Amino acid sequence: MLAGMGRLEIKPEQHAALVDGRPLSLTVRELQLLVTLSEHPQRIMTRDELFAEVWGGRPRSDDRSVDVYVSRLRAKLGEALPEASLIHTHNGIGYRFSPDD
Amino acid sequence: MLAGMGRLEIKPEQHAALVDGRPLSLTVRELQLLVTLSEHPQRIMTRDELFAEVWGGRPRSDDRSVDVYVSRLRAKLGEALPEASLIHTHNGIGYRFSPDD
DNA sequence: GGCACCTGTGAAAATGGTGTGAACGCAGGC
DNA sequence: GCCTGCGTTCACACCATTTTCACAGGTGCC
Repeated sequence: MLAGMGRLEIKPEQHAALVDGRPLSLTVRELQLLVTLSEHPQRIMTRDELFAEVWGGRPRSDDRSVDVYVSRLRAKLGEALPEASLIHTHNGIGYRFSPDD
Repeated sequence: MLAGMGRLEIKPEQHAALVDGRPLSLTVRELQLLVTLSEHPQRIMTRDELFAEVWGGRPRSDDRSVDVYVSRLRAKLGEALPEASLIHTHNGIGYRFSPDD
């Protein structure tokens, strides 16, 4: 089986992300971010795109919200799926969600 | 054996919830709520869903009945099964029943 | 009536989420 | 290896939500 995905299911309509059928305890923002990333697998998404989808509007030029929430999300995903590295950083650009890593 | 479930049996048709074969003394509302939650294990249920099933209709926007009854239910479950934490809060969304926690 | 219990409400206390600034660490270029 | 810029994480203050308590109205039983 794949290291990460397959065990991870994302169900926005149920307000939940499941690992092996058990919901992660994500906050609303964390879940929104995960949903947004996972809706565009393998695509590099800029901070502006992510901010627009999750927070709406444009981030202040020095806004670090996206980074902070990516960090929080990684921490929780990493606990539930230690082998997987689902969210990749693309330096100077943004982040990419990679289901099968 | 599992910490919580296994020792807990819910018998809606008998209007009873048993721990180690002994009935909890739950009120009608408390039992309805427990039955409803336990019919959807591991699923995050919104207050609206729970209210609809237990009370019927929609709650007033500031109605805290669900919360209060969850609290009362937890108190009684906690007395009978101190180790178990069966009902989990999902902030901003609702509650989740987790049989094997 | 008097009692015991259930129910829903309001309000105070406790808990948890959010965004920000700052410190830290790492990667890539020189 | 050393700089520099960017990304990561931490700590905190503010705000929102949840939990718990106390109470008043209602119901049924004796």
